[in-house]
Amino acid sequence: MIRGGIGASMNFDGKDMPRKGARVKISDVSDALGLTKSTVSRALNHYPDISETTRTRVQAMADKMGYRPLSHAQAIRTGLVKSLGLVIQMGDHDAQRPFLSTFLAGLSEGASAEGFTLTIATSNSEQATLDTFKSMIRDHKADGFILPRTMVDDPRIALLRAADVPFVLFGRVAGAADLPSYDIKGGAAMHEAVQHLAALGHRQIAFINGGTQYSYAPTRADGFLRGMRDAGLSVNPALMAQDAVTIDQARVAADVMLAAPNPPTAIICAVDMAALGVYESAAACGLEIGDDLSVIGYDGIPEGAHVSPPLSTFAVDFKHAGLRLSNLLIRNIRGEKPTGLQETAAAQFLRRGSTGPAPHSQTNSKGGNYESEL
Amino acid sequence: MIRGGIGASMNFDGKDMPRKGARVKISDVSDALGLTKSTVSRALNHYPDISETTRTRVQAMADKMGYRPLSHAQAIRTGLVKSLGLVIQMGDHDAQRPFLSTFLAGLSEGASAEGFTLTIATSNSEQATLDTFKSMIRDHKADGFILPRTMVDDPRIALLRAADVPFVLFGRVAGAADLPSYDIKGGAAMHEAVQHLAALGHRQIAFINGGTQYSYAPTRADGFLRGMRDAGLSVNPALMAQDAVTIDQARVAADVMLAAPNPPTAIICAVDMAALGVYESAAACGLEIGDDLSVIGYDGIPEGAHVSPPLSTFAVDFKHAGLRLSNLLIRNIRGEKPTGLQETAAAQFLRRGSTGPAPHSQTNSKGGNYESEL
DNA sequence: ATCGTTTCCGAAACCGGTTTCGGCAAGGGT
DNA sequence: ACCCTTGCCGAAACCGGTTTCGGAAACGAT
Repeated sequence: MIRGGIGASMNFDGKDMPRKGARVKISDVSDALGLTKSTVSRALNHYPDISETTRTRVQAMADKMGYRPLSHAQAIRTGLVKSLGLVIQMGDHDAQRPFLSTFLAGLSEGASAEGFTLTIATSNSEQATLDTFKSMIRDHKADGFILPRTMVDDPRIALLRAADVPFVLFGRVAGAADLPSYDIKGGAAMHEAVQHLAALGHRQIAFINGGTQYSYAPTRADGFLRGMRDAGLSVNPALMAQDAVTIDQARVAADVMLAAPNPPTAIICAVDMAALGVYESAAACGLEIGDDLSVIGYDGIPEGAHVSPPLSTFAVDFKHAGLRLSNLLIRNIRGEKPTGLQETAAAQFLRRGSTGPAPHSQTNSKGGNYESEL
Repeated sequence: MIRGGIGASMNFDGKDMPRKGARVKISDVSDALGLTKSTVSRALNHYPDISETTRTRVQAMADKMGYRPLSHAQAIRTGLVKSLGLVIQMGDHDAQRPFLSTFLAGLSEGASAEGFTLTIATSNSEQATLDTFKSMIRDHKADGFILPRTMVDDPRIALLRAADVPFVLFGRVAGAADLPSYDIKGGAAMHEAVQHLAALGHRQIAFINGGTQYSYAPTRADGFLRGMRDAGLSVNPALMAQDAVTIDQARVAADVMLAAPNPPTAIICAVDMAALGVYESAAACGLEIGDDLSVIGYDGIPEGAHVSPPLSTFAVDFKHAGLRLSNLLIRNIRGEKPTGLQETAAAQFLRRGSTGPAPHSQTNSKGGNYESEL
């Protein structure tokens, strides 16, 4: 049987504008080469039973003709749709709003680098989130999932584990050492925050934690406590609060602390939003931030740089987080063992105007070297 | 040939947890019914040559067995991947950062209501955006695209038009009356802003526009000018600025205006971020916002409610926008004519503390009825 | 020269659906 | 009673790839 070598092979030029109907399929490539499509397929997928000569010949022709396999066509056989899933749970306190775009940028970049795309969905409640996961798994809309904002005893983990579908955690969670994860060392950051304040002479240091349902809360609280211990400071239970993730929630907590008999000279917040709430409380009390009261936040939201005085905080690189998370997930999808798919990164301390020497006390103003262990 | 009616048909229960390998395919359904898969397929897809009795019988069995067609399996034949594409261009001035999550929520909701998913990608430059579109089109990653932040003479439109792929604009653009679109009536909002300020006695009203490359800029400028004309006020060219989309850019523009011989008593900004820049400029000049200087923004960013005084602005419902956009796009994908796929919605004026009576002038304090025509 | 091994590719089945085509049986008209 | 629709479903091709299987040719060893 003689196959015509001519045919749909006139105008090759890779950087042409995409035109509908002009799609070149694998049989076009095989016909142009006088091979069968099975050979072309195996050549392109680096099967060992294809000689190096024909492999390069096939590759060259495929490139020349601008052939690109249809991912959903291969998916039907391979079972891989080449897509990463992300379910964003909205509602609760604006969630990751300020970072979402850069986070997505990182995820998208990491995904497309490996030929994957990003499939996202949103939900309004925890139940809706789980339902969304179920339907996405059932319909195989993604080969794996990224789980942002991990919680202690996260129901998503149980669901995905039972379904036996790959996923990666953004944030470590206790008792899940065998899962791929990426995390920012928030505990070390809180530790560093205490060191910084202690070096400035502060002794009454308060801590306003974030949502206790999130896995980061115990980690950051632990970092704070370790920092206090290492600095030789005693922890006043009245100067510790929880579940403050909005401005209002933190303002209320700070109001109580600042009205206490032994008010703090510095407040560390687990999230920047809470720090902004402390600003409001301080203003109401007539306290000057950075002078009468030092404040440290965490997250690095843009607003922090615009308030007065600018907020000292720990910047988290969400772009990089997304990049690493998608990479870890893809490697997990490809079969790598979860061990070795766990990474951490440090938050970067940004010393700005909201931290200063403790009032009414001589500081050992040594500038200080603030290192973060762990 | 006798097909066993037993087999993979033991545990049907729809709300079970998804288990790998337990997928029920169309042949399972047809076997259970003693039909062929072609009949089942046509029954499920409402082909006219299937009797109503068997159609309901098939539907019932499919539901009972929890059958869900694999979208990428049907895609290979139908050419539809049941996915909406969104390319987010980052970089320039944080872009739609504050609204991204709610916008995505709307898109996702509208998409999933019709069985579609959302495939997103990000890019850093206009060229990268176009390249991303090309590759997504080439690989058919989506059946259509949503174009946020349309620009005057938008290169994405030419690209998508040439590729003959469905898309919908967020924001109208001149000379594209035959394209599906959704838009917020920003011109009417600016008009209403002028009316509001005029009613408060202001006569020197400035206008700080956003990025002139965006299609909203001429629209809003036009609304402002019409408002001034309708209010019988003359426009001072020195009190009009452009391309202010960040706090810093707007601060610079406001600095110039407030130092001019005939300074404005009110400033209307095309975007909230610019309004926040005006706040900074006013503070530097010692002007009290809402008293010495009135300010109106547009967008309804959350920060606007927290500044002092709270910013009067026009709130845009981005959730609803996403909802409508995905609906319009899906209908366009399904073949509806672009005419009839064009919607607009009004921005809602939020009168807050940043607007007050004009200083040094008797106001006709009639509270005013602020309607928006067009 | 003979007989296994490799090396390398073609043929065909397969993945999970959709769509075209053709034919059988029931219904309708004369 | 006969023919012609019409309704309804089965058979098979098809979509664009991947993967298994088998065999021909080249190679190597005896």
